[in-house]
Formats: sequence, structure tokens, C-alpha cells
Amino acid sequence: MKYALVQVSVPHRNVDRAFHYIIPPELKDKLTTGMRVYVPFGNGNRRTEGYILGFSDKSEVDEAKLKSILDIHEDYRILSDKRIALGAWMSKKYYSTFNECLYCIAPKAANQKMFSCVSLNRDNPQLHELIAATKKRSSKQSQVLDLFINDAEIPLSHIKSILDIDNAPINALVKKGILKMTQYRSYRGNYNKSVPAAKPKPDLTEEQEQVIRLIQKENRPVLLHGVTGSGKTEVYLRLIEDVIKTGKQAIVLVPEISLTPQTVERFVSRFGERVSLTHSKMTDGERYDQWTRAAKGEIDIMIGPRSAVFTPFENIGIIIIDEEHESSYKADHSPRYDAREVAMKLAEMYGAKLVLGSATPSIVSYYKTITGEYALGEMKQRVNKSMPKIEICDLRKELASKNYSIFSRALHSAIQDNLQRGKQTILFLNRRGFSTFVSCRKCGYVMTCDHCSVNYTYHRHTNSLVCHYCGKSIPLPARCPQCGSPYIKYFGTGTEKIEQEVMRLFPTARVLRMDMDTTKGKNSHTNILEAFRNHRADILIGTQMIAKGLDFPNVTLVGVIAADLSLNMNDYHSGEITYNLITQVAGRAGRADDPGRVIIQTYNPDHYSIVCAKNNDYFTYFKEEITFRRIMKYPPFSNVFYILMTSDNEELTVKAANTMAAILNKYNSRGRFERLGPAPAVISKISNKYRYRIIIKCEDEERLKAYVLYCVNIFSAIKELKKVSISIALNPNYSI
DNA sequence: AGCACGCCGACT
DNA sequence: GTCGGCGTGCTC
Repeated sequence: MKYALVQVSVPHRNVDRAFHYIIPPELKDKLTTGMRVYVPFGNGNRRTEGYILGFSDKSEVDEAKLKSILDIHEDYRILSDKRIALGAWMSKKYYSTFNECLYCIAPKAANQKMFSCVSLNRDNPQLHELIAATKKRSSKQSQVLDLFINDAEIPLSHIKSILDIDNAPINALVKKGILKMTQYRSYRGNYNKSVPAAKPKPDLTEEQEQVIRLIQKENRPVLLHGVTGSGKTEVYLRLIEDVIKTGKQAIVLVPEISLTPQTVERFVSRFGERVSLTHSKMTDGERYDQWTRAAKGEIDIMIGPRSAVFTPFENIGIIIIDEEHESSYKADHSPRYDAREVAMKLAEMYGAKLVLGSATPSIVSYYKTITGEYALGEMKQRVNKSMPKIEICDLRKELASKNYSIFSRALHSAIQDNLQRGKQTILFLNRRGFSTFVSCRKCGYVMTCDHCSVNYTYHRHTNSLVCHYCGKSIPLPARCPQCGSPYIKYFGTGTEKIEQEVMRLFPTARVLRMDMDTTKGKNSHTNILEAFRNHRADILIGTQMIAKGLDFPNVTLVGVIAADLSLNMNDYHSGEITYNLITQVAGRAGRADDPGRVIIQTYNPDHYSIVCAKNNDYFTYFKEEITFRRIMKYPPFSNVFYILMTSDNEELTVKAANTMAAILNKYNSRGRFERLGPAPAVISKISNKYRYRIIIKCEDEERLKAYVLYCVNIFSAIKELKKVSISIALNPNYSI
């Protein structure tokens, strides 16, 4: 073949295809499909990365225009045929360019780190004579030679450090032909913490055994619904054990926030150095090396967040997605892939098992167990803990009986009680800052960010007003910017205010606060958790980040300050998010000898999400939620496409939104697609950009995508509206 | 996405 | 008469 078809890694639709390149003679025998190469591209012949998609003997293009491949990045293929097919599937499914998809699938090109090993040069027939000469003359060199008592290879750096010498004596021995130097690939990012001795495997409960048998015989994906503490991880470990025995590999997806040393250690202590992990703080080189190890079969298990689904195992036996309801499995940038869907596609391609585990399965996934697309596995018992007692506290009644404090009487006395017993308490509020709403008492002026349509949040620690959307921060004005009065009032509660109230009401308590403001430092996250774990504080106050996965044995009380916050989000997910959040937070309380207490404060004590979370009744919650979704035509019964138009000119943005609506109308003659809007987005202005949105609903995902993409294309061709940027999202996690 | 080509305003 | 503005168009 004369030419190679090269997909150039340029993230633009106009060049999202293969280009013909001449194969230079020196690469003739090396090139295969799926290899990563560099080619000259464009007017300036920029050195551009690309992937070989195939070969051809002829080209439609004028011979004179053809250029040659420059070189290769690895001497092995980086994309298997299956991975190339996966990229094509993703590009269609997630309406993004093939290039963007390959960017997820292939590890970013990094250099290969090498290290040298030294050994005796057995090929030299005069080796022994040379050694004997050398040992008489040079003490440094004979010291080196004394290390080579057998045929072992010794790393160069090792010799230098134990003998405290530089390269000279070793180089001299190599020059004489006594020693030889070999280069090896060194892998960055290997798990290098000391591995604790393997604990004996716990006996499985009846439920665990049943679930394992179910998964082993099922051909469908299995949704594993197991309450917190029911021992899902042990199930995963056993399943992986079985898969590895047959020479296959396992991928374990966990939310980044759950990727704690404890989680990783459970896998490493069972499977040793055959486990690797990825996370967002890894360097490109580290990720590149760990992916190489996976591709070369040096590891069997990869643990990591969303992106770990692309681990290049070529013999995948099982993919496990823990906490499958987590929104972080959906990418929020193009390609907006859903790791659960990609995992399902991979499981299908490789004949692998797929297990989705959660204590609070997502509505969409659980619905699939009803339609039969997934099998359902259930674990209802905690292994060695009892369920905490959950109480709902009606804040309306507190107001009626003239309790204007942040804390209900029940929560107040429970905190008091817990302090006296020397136990720890967690207080949860999903909002940082001190006050969420600052206004003038005289004229009613509300302090808002002048770049965004967002109220300023007062941060007491810095005595400033902060916009939580663009990050702008201004000193707290002493007088009202509108009428000049000094009467400024604060409303709404954030974690800072909780902290202040706790310190006022419980002066002896030691308090820690954990939110985005207190975890900016490098190790502050770990430091706060360690301090709390070691009981250097009695009460931990925090946002989202303390809700999930933390396990503190001495915590026997959890207070949810305002369960309504997530309910009032004006988003069809709000019931789901509230149920999940309460269940997760409640899971932080209690252990075998003290089941613990959870107090949920709310103004909506009758809302099904809250009542069901209290009763630990997933199925009733599911029935309520699925009915709402069916009536309102939300996923899983329909697909919701968000179209967002933004620009720095409000008039132009409105015009663009109306034009888009007209285009959408024109191609919806059969009325197949339901349109909502145009309307200002939930946050109508962020960083001086005005935001308008349109929502399109349709049962048929493929039809909906085709329709919206067609209309967006027409819109994008309108020159007068070029300054308005348009972004689209199908079934996003949060309203825009 | 880059980069070059191309046709109109304020400067030596 | 030239430097440079970013609109348009192409990339094997």
C-alpha cells in the first residue's frame, strides 16, 4: 500500500476525517492501523498528531498535494479495531467529532521514561580474562564488578547509590566490553504506597452469595441495589477474583470523591500489584504509563473515575460501576458521554459483565430493571451495622412555636446530648458562605453581582460579598449602594453561619467546617478529615463534600439543616437528588453498638423524597418519582434537549433565541417535538453573558438528535448571529 | 482549530 | 503610499 489514511487530531468538524499521506520507506514495515503518528498538516505544515485508520493504493487527491508521514509516537498500536469502532459509536451517540472521542479513548501522547540496567556482557568470549585484569588495576571498577555475582541485571541508579560513585567507572567497564547497558521503560504513577498485609477474606452473607450467583449467571447488566453498609465492595472483589482467574481484566469505576486511600487499599491488599488507579490529579505521563501497562497486560484491574472506562484492556471480563447514580459519570464537556452507556457498549463488544451498584439507584437505571433491560440484584441487610434512626423535623412547627433559631429543638438537644456523651456530630448544609441574601432595610435594594444575575453571598470570614457564579468578590459596603442608608440586613443561611451559631450555642464544642472555602489549600481536605477522624473536633459542618462515603465510627448524630434546598432547585431531578442526598448523609451515622440518629430539618415534611428517605423505602420513592416522570414526559420516558444561546448583547441573544425557535418550528410540521421557551436560562446572566434557553422534548432519542442538530446547523450559518454562541446538551444532570 | 490570503482605515 | 484590522476559506 502506498498511502495511509490518517485521522488528524484537530478538534474541528471541517477536518474530522482521514487524510491521505505517503508512507515513507523507513516506516513501511512498522505502520499498522491504530498507530499514533505525526504528520505535516495545513498551510504551515504544522506537526500534527494523528491516527492511522487504514491504507490505500490510490487517492482521489492530486499526487502533488500529498505529504509524507513524519514519524510515529509509539512503535505499537494505540487504538485497537474495537476502540476505533467505539470512537465512531461515541461520535454518533454524543454528536461530537470523531477526534474529540479519540481524545478520550487514547491516552494523551507523553514521552516514555527510560532507565538503564547493567549486566555482565556474556557475549564477550574474553569476559573472564578482562575481569581478572581489571580487578587488579582499578579499585572503583572492581567494586562495581563485585556486585555482579550472578547474571542479575542491576539498575544503574542502584549501583551509583550503593557505591556512591558517578558514571565513570561503569562507563569504563562498558567500553571494555565487560558490562553491557540495557534500556528499559520506566512506569510513572505506579501504586507505590506500602500495601497492608492481606486480610482474611470475610465470610459472605447469604445475600452476598445470592447476588454473586445472579451476576455470574446473568447475561444482562445487573443493577445491584444494596443499602449502605451491605457489603457491595466484597461482592465486587469476589467477582473480580473470578474474572481474573480466567485471564480477563476488570474495570472499576468510582466517583472521584470516593477514590480514597481506604477504597484503593481494599483492592490493592486483595490483588497486589496487578491493580492500578487513575485520578484527575495524575500527570499526563503517569496516566500514559498506567494505560500502557493496561494495554500490555501488566495489570488486570483499573480503578478510577469516569475516564477509567477507557482503560485499554483488550480482554475485559467485567466492568463495575459503583455509586452508579452519581452525576459525575456524565461528562459535562464535549463529548458529553455517559460512562454507564460507554461501559454498556464495551460490555457488549467484549462480552464482559456489567455491574452497576448503588444504595440509591438512579431512576433511569432502576427503570431498566422493570423493562428487563437490566437484571436486579438486591442486598437489604447491613453486614455489621444497624440502620440509623431517621427523624423528620417540621420547621414550620418550630416557627409556630416561636423557635426562630437555625436549629430545631430536637436537633439542639440531640447535639447537646451527643457532646455530653463524647460522641461526634455531622451537620450538613449544601450552601457555603454566611448569608445568601443581603439587602437594604430602608429601600429594599438587594446586593447582586453586576456581571451575573445572581445575589451576592456574604462571607463573614473575609467580610466580603462573593458571587458564586463568576467568583467576583467585593468588600461589604457600609452603606446601601442605592439609598446610602447604613441599615444592611442579612438573610439566608450558609455553612459559615452554622459554624457561628454552633460556637455561640455550644461554646465548649470543638468545631470544624469543610466547604470550598476551607479546602482551598493543597492538603486541607485530608487535614480536616484526619482531624475529625482523630476526634480533634466534636462537630463537623459541611457541604456536599461531607455527604458521601466518609466513615467515622464515632459519629452518632447527623443533622440535615435544610433538606429543602435541593427540592427547590426547579429541576426535574430535584426529588431524586434530595432522596439520594438524605440517604447518603444518613449513612454517615451509626455503627453496630450505636445505630445513631439522623435529624432532617425541612419545611416539606410530607414530600415523598424526604418521607421515603426517612423510611429507607426506595421502592415507594421510585414509584412516586417514575409516575411524575411519566406524566411530565421526562427521562426515562422522554429525552430532554437543552439549547443554550449566550452573548454579551442581550438584544442580540433574544433575537437569536427567537430565530432558533422559528427554525425549530419550521421543521416540526408534524408536531413530533415539544418545545419549551425561549426563556431566560435559570441564571440569566453569567460573567456578562446573557443566557437564553430552549428545551426540546421527544421520546425518540435518535430523531430528537437529528432534528436538533439539523436546526442548530441552519442557525449556525446565519451571519448576523455569529456572535451568539450556541451549546446543546441532551438529558444533562442539571438545568441550565 | 490554525494559518494565509484578501480587501479597507489611520499612520510614516 | 504602507501597516494591520479580522472576514473567509482551506487543510492530504
